[in-house]
Amino acid sequence: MKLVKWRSLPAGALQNSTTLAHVIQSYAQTKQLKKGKQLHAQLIYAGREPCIFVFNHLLNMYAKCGEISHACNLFDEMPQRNLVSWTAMISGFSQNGKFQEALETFSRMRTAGETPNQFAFSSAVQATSALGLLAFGKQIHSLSLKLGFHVELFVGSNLADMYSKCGALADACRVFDEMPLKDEVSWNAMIDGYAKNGDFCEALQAFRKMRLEGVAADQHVFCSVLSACGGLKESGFGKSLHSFIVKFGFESEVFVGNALTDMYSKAGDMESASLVFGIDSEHMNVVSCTSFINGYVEAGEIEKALSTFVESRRQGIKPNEFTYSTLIKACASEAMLEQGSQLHAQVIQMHFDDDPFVYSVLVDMYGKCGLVESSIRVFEGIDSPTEIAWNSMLGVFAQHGLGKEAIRIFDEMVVGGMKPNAITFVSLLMACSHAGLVEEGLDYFNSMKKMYRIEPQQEHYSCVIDLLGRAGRIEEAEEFVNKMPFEPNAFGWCSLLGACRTHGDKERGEVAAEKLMELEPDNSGTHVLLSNIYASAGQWEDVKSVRKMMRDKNVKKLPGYSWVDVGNKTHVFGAEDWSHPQKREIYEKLEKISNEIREVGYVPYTAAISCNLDESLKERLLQNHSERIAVAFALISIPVGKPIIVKKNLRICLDCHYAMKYISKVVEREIIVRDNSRFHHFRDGMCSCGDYW
DNA sequence: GTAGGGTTAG
Repeated sequence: MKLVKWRSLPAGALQNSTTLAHVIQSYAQTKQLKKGKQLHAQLIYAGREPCIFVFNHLLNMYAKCGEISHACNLFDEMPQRNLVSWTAMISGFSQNGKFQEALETFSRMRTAGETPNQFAFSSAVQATSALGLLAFGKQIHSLSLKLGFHVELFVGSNLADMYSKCGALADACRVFDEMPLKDEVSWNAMIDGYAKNGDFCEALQAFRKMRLEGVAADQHVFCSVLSACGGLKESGFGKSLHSFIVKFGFESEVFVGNALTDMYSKAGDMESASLVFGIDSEHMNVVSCTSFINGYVEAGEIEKALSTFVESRRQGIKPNEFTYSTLIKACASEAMLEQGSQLHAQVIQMHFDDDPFVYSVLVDMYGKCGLVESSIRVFEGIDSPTEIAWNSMLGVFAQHGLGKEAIRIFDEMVVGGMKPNAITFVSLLMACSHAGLVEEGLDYFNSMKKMYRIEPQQEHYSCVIDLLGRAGRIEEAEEFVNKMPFEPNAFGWCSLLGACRTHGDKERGEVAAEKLMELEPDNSGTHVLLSNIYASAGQWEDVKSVRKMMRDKNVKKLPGYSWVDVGNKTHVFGAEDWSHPQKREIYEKLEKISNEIREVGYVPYTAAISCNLDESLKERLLQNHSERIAVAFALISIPVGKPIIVKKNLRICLDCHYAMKYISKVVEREIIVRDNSRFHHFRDGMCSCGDYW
């Protein structure tokens, strides 16, 4: 298209529609809104009514320049409209993100008696796809089918894209197969569709077919294929693709570079990821940087993720919502309160706190760090929380055994018109289970299908087993297992086994243990639980045989350890672990507390040790459990007024739980212990779990 | 002689 400058317009050009149209079109293409407006004003000033052809160009110019409301006004004022005017409006709305309006215009056009052509169809399909309106998309599809436009290159590609974005891959395939002519865009609709729906192998397969049919890949295709490679978490094919990309000169394309970084990060190949741009590269941007950080997070290398973040900020890369949600998620998983709250402060400063992903993960992070109050505060500050945020809040209550609060938040959620999903019910049932709200839990389980049309899954059934088991209703739990439509998973059997251990049901415990050992032969927890059951029944011979089984299978008991954060540093303690530089002070504190709690009535619960040992030795072993050492260290290191939070990789032992209650009383501080199944808040001699866990 | 397509990260 020749670019015509306004100044060079020949005299009388305003009268000449063809020249005029060229000028307007060039303004549209180069997005020169100001000049377009000037020209429009000149036209009005000249007092000549433009013909429909020129009007259409003006519509298009305004739409392309983002002034969709101007286009709208003009469209309403036009003395007459034709198919092109309608189509320009539909695509204009679509391009400006106003998909609802685009579809309304499509309908109005039909009411006005215009028959859509391929242009109208492709814009309309785009809008349904953006809104995820599969049903409406199907209607448009059948209409295009009647008129024979469904096989047209653009319409077909858009339809395939619409179906795959809506997850209807079979329909996408059908449309795609009927197309007589396909280009790289059509192919990419399929490749990307497979990749986005998690069918990574099929995506790579489609890419191979495309190449076999002689269609050349462009940068979009490379991005989609790389995302499929990333999904496979394997960089072999991605690497060969990489050299292909370099050969065709696509490597310098920012999108492709980002996709490469992402692919390598997901495959855990952080070295190659860093080499795509080079960590010091000026081409490294916020997207590739976030992918990179996420790679470290996925690999569990949180320190490296954080230092990469700090380095990227130093280089002037401005983090966005994605960056923060990735980092905060990492802090949540590691319960790193200090770093997590620092990131929260930054999020507020940068006004990312209204992003749904960011606020949901903040709710989760504070919960996982033990600070329910902060979690609630974040949640209550959200304008209209998404389903994910509601689920996060519910999950926090569940982890902390706050059953009543969980039920309250669930009620609020439903009353507010939010639709609970399968995850909502997992949290709700867990909350009921941890709070001993058995009848409520059973009612909710039964309501899932009846009231909310959610088919209970494996995990929901497991929650019910847990619910009944914890409450000591082991017979009912067993009945429930027998009536289930499938065999319980490991979590289900483990719940039953745990319940049998707590309530001393040896026979059922053995059955559960047997099932568990089939499912997870290497799980040391199963063996330990079974051995504990025998120990509490005094069957030391059976304890020995379990131990022997573990030796034979080379199953190692997972060593228990506890950790405490002081400032930015994490201090880890094992049982009987005196390797800490401050061991003297810790030991003295521990002795002092032990004496104090005995004075106020603590008697060691030696039955918590399932070895046949001398009583005084058992007492000594209990006192030196990792959680006690960690608490002693926290008491001498964390200033009064700051919460004491101890994290533990196994479940807190019965005696430690008992002792913590006394400790919280004598030191007059709240102690929070996160074990591997929930939080315990010890305050003034009581635990938030009400001894029910 | 106007109007139409797909990309990277939670």
